[in-house]
Amino acid sequence: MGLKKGPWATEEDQILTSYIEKHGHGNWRALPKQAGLLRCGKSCRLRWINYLRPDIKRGNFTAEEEESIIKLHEMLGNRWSAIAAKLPGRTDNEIKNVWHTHLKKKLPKTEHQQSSKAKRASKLKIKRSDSNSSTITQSEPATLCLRDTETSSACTTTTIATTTSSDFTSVGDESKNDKSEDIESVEEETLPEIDESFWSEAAMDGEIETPITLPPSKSLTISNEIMPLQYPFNDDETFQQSYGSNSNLEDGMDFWYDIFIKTEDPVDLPEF
DNA sequence: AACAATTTCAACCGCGGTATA
DNA sequence: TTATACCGCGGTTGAAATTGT
Repeated sequence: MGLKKGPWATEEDQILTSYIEKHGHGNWRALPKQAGLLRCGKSCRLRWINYLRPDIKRGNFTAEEEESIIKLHEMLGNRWSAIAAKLPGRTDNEIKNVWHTHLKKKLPKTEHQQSSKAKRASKLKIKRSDSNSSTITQSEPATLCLRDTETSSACTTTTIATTTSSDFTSVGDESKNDKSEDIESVEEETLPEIDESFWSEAAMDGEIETPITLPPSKSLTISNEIMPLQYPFNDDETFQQSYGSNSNLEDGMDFWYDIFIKTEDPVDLPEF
């Protein structure tokens, strides 16, 4: 109520800077009142972080910085704060703007689309065709269907023909180390080289399924503990199960996996 | 020179996660 | 255990600047 919005005046900048230099910014919400600013704490924080703090680097991005952003975006997706952490003096907001206004245009279309692979790969689904089993043994052929959970469009499909473990291991909320290995195996080893057709509209609409094969050394387990998360089931003809997991990988990278398994042969599901 | 269209980027908004009572 | 406050992040907005006609 009665708080100022919009661009900051030089006078406001001076008040904020001098207050933080003297007292720090322990509590952003209380800061504007104590400093005598008619701004909300959120606005003060943003102004300080994105413009006023002394370690901000000014000026255009260098070619090296731009190259770093492109590479980091390829790895991390739109995780601007994580990208900014690798570029001293640059803010997430600034990097986000540079990406949308300059860098995105520089990339060839296919490269740009593939740069969102990290985002797509972070959301997978396993679909299974029957409704009676939670344990899929190595003898049972199953299909791993990777889907973009935001658009519900199929990305790719893999037939799980061989595995060395008796169960498939999925991504549960427990056992982060095991989970990380599985996630990495899916991302780095099971995703095939992607050609143009992968990103075609037909593929996105689920009309094209690209078979890929899991390495024999990798396994997938469906944990009973996360079964309750699978309700409610979808109403469509194919029985679907969704497995969610938030996993901390290296450097605090977070991934969500929603996985569907579609089996070719009926398998037993436990009671929920 | 005047106007329209486009681009840029600082700031806002809403959401989710975490801390604290 | 629950409610509330706060913080930080990513998406979006819109005014200002730039470019095109």
